[in-house]
Amino acid sequence: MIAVTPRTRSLATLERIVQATRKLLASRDYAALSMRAVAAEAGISPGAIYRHFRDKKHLVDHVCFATLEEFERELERAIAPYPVGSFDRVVAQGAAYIRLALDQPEHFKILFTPVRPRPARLRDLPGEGGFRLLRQCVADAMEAGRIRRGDPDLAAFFLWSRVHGIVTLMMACDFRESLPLPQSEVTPQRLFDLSRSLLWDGFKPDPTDEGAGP
Amino acid sequence: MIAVTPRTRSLATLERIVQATRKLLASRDYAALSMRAVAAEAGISPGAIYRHFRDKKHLVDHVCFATLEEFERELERAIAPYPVGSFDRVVAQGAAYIRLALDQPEHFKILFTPVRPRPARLRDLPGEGGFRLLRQCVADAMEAGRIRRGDPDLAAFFLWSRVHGIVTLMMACDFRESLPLPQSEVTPQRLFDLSRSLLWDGFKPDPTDEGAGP
DNA sequence: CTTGCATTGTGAACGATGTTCACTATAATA
DNA sequence: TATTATAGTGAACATCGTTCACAATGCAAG
Repeated sequence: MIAVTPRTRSLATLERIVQATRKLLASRDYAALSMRAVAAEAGISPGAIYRHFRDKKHLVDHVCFATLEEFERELERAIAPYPVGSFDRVVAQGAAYIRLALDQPEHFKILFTPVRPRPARLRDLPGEGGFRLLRQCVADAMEAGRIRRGDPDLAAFFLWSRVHGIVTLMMACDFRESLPLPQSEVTPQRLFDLSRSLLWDGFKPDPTDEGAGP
Repeated sequence: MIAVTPRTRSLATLERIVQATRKLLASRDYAALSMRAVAAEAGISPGAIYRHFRDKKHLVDHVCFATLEEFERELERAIAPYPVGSFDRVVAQGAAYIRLALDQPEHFKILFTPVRPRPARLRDLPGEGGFRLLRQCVADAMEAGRIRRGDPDLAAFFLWSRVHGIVTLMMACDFRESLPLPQSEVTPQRLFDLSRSLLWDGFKPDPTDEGAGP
């Protein structure tokens, strides 16, 4: 708690509103989150929220924005142990992305399901939503010759869409009875690991495989 | 229009409810879709809907289920021109997935954003949500030696999560100012094409690239 | 310290939402 | 034609996001 000198009361309730929203958003989705519940949790009346946020959307946006900042800091922490330019550093970021998304599924969903009519510009998001960090990892690994050289932007997008797809797909559908794995292993993390060799080697047939003609 | 003999009226209104829901869902999302609007569009009173569907969620689920069936038929149609076992057949399915998702974004979002508390079991969806079809394409291509041999289930999941990730990511964020491409080219389809070589060749460094030591 | 004022919080209210229910109109059966 | 299960109505309920006149509060000037 930082020592607050001026505007104590207003800042305190604003913070309480944000905390209440975070707490409720952990167990309810956007539609189920009610302004009255937020107000009750924060110990104020519903109308008071509108002294701090224009409407529900802006309130949730604010909370998600803050979450995204933490998200990026967590990503930075996750890759810190791995040497710059290593493939492991790239992998660690993907694994962290999945872990964070599963840790705070409601925040993740709200961040990445377009509640807002127009998509958020990536440049407007803190740290570009982690994209800058990932691109740098990829560029470093390319420069070090650890991964195939090419356009780092495109490769970073490729990798992001890969982990993002795994998470969103598995949040929406239950694959446990559709994949030949023990049910307990059908998790985003496990499939991220299992499919890494496909990412590494590519879909091009193995040169030693003569196939069945042209 | 099939000739209806018995229960004419009830089937007609049920169909009108479904059609009204489809129409409104094309421009409104789940939260903005109101039962009263559906009723008005169908020309009945709001309460009448509840003679046919338990609640709003079941109504939307029904419509999405039907959409998913069409979705799979479209996928089958999209790959039909390409020979069984070819890589093009796999690619065509991915491209069709993206095209269909962008054609009916509201249906797609509702299909794949967990409005329902528990994720839908893939086996319960018609055609397993297209997974069976994709897996078969992959298995055929492996058998023909057109792509690297391996676990077709895992490879199919890999490919699905790839296209799914591209679509959901680009529906949520605007990448136009973050990728070194003409703005008009920053589309899911274009990035799907551009990133194919990464999929094909993999991230393993090119053998001719000596890199910078171990 | 008191006065004035902008800010903050209140509580009732508005319109709209999903859903229910007693009731009526309808279609199919006897 | 009489009976009966079904389909549809319209008013009502609780809840939602949001607004607004008003009261309480905190701060700066006199």
